Amino acid sequence: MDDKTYHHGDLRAAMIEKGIELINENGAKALSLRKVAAACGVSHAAPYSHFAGKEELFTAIENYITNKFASVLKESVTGKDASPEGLVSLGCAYVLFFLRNPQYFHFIFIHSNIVFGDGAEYEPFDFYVDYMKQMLGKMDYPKELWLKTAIAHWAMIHGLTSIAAMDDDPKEILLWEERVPDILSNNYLLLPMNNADSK
Amino acid sequence: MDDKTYHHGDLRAAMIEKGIELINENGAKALSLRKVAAACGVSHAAPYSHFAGKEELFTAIENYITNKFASVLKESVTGKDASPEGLVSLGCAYVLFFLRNPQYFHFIFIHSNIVFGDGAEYEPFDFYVDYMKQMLGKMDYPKELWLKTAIAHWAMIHGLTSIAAMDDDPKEILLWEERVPDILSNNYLLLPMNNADSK
DNA sequence: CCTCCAAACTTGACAGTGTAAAGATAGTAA
DNA sequence: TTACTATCTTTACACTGTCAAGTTTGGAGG
Repeated sequence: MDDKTYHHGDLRAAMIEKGIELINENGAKALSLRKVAAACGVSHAAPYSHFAGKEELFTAIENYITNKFASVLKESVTGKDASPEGLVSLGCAYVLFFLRNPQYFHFIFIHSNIVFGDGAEYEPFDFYVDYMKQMLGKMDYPKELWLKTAIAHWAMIHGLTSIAAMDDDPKEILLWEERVPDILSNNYLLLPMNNADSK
Repeated sequence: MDDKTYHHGDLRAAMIEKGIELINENGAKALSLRKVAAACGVSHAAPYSHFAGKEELFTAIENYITNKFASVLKESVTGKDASPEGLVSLGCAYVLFFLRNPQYFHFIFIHSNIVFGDGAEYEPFDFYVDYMKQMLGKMDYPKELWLKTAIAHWAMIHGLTSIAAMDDDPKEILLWEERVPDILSNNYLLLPMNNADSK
């Protein structure tokens, strides 16, 4: 905070915060360890007391953003019981978060080594799939299809996010803000279908 | 090919080919202009006679891969009329291409500035959406829902690809090779539903 | 209070990167 | 042969991540 020479105080936290600032200002691609260090008013090798290297700093930033993201997702369905309407809220929150912070999307899903799927622990993915399973459980939907359905649905959300987040034209952003809820609330894709009699 | 000193012959093509080789060997992240130049047996500044800079070289590599990808997609539905079965083939081809070449996925969808959506021209996206519109046209599906349905479906495919391509565990790859056709052939998500009476 | 240590930070160096400028080479057209 | 021009080399610079060695400083133990 103040201008002590040595012993910044909490350089680790400062690096993460300044890192996020720089991502918002100059984009995810232009981020470098040295720039973050400079933004913290510290020499280029100082971060090595707190991070093993660039990768570890970036992972820390990644976790920071992911936590924000996860809390936004949770907020979007607090109070609501697991329901199709809740799922629309959840899906919209997912897409809109990255639509409004495309730098974060690039940074997380491009830099990162995140592995989705069964074994891996990626909170937003797990939260989404859990919520959907919960919803499907309330309907009499064949249990053996829960996971597949949830994965397919999450994939759609994530794919929409990919398209939306790559557009940085402000007009297109507005278009997506309309289109996403529209698509998600169309029950022919959102809900498990009554003719799901296959298998 | 041979070891002429000056005048490589076709350095531009060689850079693209060697670039792809290096991506396959060392991953998309480790690719650099200088390494490609070295792999071509040429000085590090030689490429500047053929490319304005790194970005232009990478874009050329990107286009090369995208063309391969597009032709794989086309092959997967040649001879077949636009149909749900054809759509399964197309979707599987989409996911499996990147599942087996995850480096390409990282390189294209991470490095690139591709913009999907209406205005942009990204051949695989357009091809996919066109095919789906064609299919929906054969069924008596409300025309005003074509685009939305196609986008939603493509998003699912692309999202599945994202998950699948991030997994480099060989066991997981086999799992996805089973799971993808399974998910895609489940008509509750793949086909437009008969209770699509919304709007 | 003093001492001293370990954590935090700086400085300097190195290899690697992209890029630009200036010079060398060689194929080609006159 | 001569001259031109595209192609390639050489050299240089700024920037990157990382390491090693030195410097500062807060705080614990005497």
